[in-house]
Amino acid sequence: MQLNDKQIEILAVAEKLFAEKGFDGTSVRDISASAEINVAMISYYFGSKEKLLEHLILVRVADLKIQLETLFNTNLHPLKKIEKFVDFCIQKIDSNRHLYKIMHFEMSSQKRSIDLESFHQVKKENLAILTKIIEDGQSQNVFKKNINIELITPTIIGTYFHFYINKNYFDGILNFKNDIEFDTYIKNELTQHLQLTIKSLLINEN
Amino acid sequence: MQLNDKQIEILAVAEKLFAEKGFDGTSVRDISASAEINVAMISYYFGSKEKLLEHLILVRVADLKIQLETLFNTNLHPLKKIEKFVDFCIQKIDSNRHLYKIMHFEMSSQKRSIDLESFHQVKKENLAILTKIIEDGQSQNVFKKNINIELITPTIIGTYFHFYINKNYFDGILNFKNDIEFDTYIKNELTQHLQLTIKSLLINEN
DNA sequence: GTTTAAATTAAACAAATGTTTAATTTTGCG
DNA sequence: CGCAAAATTAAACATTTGTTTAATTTAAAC
Repeated sequence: MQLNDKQIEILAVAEKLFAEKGFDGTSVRDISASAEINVAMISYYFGSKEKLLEHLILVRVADLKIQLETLFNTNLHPLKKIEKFVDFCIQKIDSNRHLYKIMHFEMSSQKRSIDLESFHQVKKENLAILTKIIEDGQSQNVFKKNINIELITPTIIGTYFHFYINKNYFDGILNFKNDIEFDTYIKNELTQHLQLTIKSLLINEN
Repeated sequence: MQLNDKQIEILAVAEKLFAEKGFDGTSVRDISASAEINVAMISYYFGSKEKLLEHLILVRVADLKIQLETLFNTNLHPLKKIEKFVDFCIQKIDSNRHLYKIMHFEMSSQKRSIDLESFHQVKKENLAILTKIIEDGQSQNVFKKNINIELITPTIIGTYFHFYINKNYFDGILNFKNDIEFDTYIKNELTQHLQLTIKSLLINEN
């Protein structure tokens, strides 16, 4: 799909507003005002508000395509690969906060039935690579057997997201003074916590 | 606050619809139709749609109050206490799915500013008890030092929630045939995965 | 410069929204 | 019963919603 500058701008504005106020909480006039265009342009370019959302998801998910293959093929120690995998997941979702938030809402909404196939596809590819890494580590006797691989990524993404969504609460108990401190905590402590958590799970026999 | 049967019914219906379609995606007429009452009754009893939401959260959060104190005071092994803590968290959130989903949306919405203080209070009480359990285990040399206690609960709740929100995706890759299988997986595999994850994190020196 | 298509606009549209009104019915109590 | 308060109703309300229209401006091609 070919998008001109105006269309790209509209998508960017819509993404921000949808993430902030939800799809139903955002009117086409909100979008047109923020993007400084006429309301009719939304229908003109995308057909409808709903199709605008579909376009947004389609475009953004296409950008999510992974450069993860290389990770499996390097000669790193399995534990190092896991560290990198966690780091990669958090970075990816962190730089696509808005999209993920929208998807989060829309996925669990029984109102619209947007096509999530391509999004699921990205997830499946990620899972396949993680599976390779873990099986590799198992055959080297670094990791234990009987690992529920499917639940690793939910733990990483879920922890990140729960932290992100509950920003207000954690601002309170961890005394963040501004958004930068919050972001820094994610980049350092949260990432480290998850790396440690997943590594512990993989190596610890009990 | 004293609620009569009609009010309770309205709250129940609203909770279900808000969770399914979001607050903005649910109209007062949707609610009145489902609850089989006149639209005006919502304003009559609660003042407005927004106040209805506030009432809902207030009432439900009051029910969340914890019976967790006993957990710390028993003579169980620290690891057993952790298992029970994880189990308790998942059960609690699982039986309050709808409320948590709504809170999730509302917390991260920049549209409304509902009072989340009581909700945060419940979280803080939970955190205090978990802290006791862990410090107890540390002084018994069962758990290692330097544990980021604040990120334990996010991992539990976040993993659960990410799994729950992505039901469609996991239905696909784990071949659930119906909702019961999905629920059973949460009760067994997911709970077990989280117990193992948290226990590994707490005991594993590296 | 003329022509044709694309982009942009203000206005209008019908439908849906949350809320209020004013009238009616139901309830509980003496 | 009689009466006052509470509950319930249908209708009306003013906005806001997403979308379309028809007219105008801009841009590109010949």
